[in-house]
Amino acid sequence: MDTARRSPVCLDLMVGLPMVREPSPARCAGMRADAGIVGSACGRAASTTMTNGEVCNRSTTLCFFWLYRKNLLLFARRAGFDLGNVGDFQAKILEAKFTEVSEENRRLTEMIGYLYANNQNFARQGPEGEGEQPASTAASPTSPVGKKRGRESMETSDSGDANSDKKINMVEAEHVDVKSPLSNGTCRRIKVKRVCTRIDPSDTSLVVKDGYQWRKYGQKVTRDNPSPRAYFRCAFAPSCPVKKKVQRSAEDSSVVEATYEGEHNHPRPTGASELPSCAAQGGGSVPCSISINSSGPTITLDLTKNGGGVQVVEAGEAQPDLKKVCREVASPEFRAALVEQMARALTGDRKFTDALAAAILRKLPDY
DNA sequence: CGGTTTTGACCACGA
DNA sequence: CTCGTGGTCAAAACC
Repeated sequence: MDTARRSPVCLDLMVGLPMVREPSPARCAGMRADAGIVGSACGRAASTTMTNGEVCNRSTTLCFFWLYRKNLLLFARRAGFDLGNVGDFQAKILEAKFTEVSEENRRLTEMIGYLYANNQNFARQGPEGEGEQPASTAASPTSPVGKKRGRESMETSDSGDANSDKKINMVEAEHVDVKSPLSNGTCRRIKVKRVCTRIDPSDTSLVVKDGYQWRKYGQKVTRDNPSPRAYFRCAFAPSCPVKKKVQRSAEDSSVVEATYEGEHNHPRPTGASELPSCAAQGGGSVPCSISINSSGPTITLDLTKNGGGVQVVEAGEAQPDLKKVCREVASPEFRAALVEQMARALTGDRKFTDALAAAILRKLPDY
């Protein structure tokens, strides 16, 4: 886990921050005495999230789960119910679950570390001062240079071995960040993504189906390619800054290269199903997915995937910041969904409900 | 009639 | 300043 420790990548969503991040020993002991269900989960959660910086996605849910049970048990105990050793039993269940989650977290962290290391290697190979750009301008002596042309050469010059290798597939995609100067002198990162799609050579429409709606606003024949280049803007939202250039490959006329600049500031239009793999991942929001961009690679936790889908893409300016993520996580809707999920899990836990029912029944004769 | 596409003209930029 | 090039605009044509 050395790689992950060096990596700035952190998946800790800080869900339920007060009780998850810093459960003091005294507090843990208090919980154990109170409800008797904490077991070792509390201490292990603290060590995994705090000292190792390990992935904490489902474990946070577990902590919510634990808190919910704890409150129930506390309530029952205060109401005078004798819960016996329910807590110890639940602690064992929780511990087993937590061991499973910890193992999953370890695998995810390894994967993220690997991806981050690859990202760093890729950045190091770029020219000085443009850390995240691939070495493209210098590698293409015949390509034009300059601001616009420099960007253009970056987009097209990598049609070498790796590219041709990719072109065996129907779709290829790559992500490149381009720094574009702003009026105030600062640089802003624009996400540039290129997707190659193999189409029918007789099809001259230059249409690349990617799930979004585009409006063509220009066409130009460029110097280094006899095929015309078509310029598109996103037509779904007038304020959407995304542009797309589509041009047939100079080497293979059956391949069209679509270059996307910027990120969509709106959800993907509904009914968009024919998406060429990651071409559609740009900025479209996926329900129940969270993107974190804190000066490092963007981590997407797809909560719709069982087991927590984790995806790393490069940092983009349009990604929501950590505060926004925390706000989303702290929102009543998110918490309500969590509580509902936990309640469902609780009611589905036969042993727990049986023990609780037994405790309640034991108390009934008193009334 | 409104939205989209086409296409020539124009602009910005670097050499 | 001129030239070449890529990118964009906008009127006309089209659907």
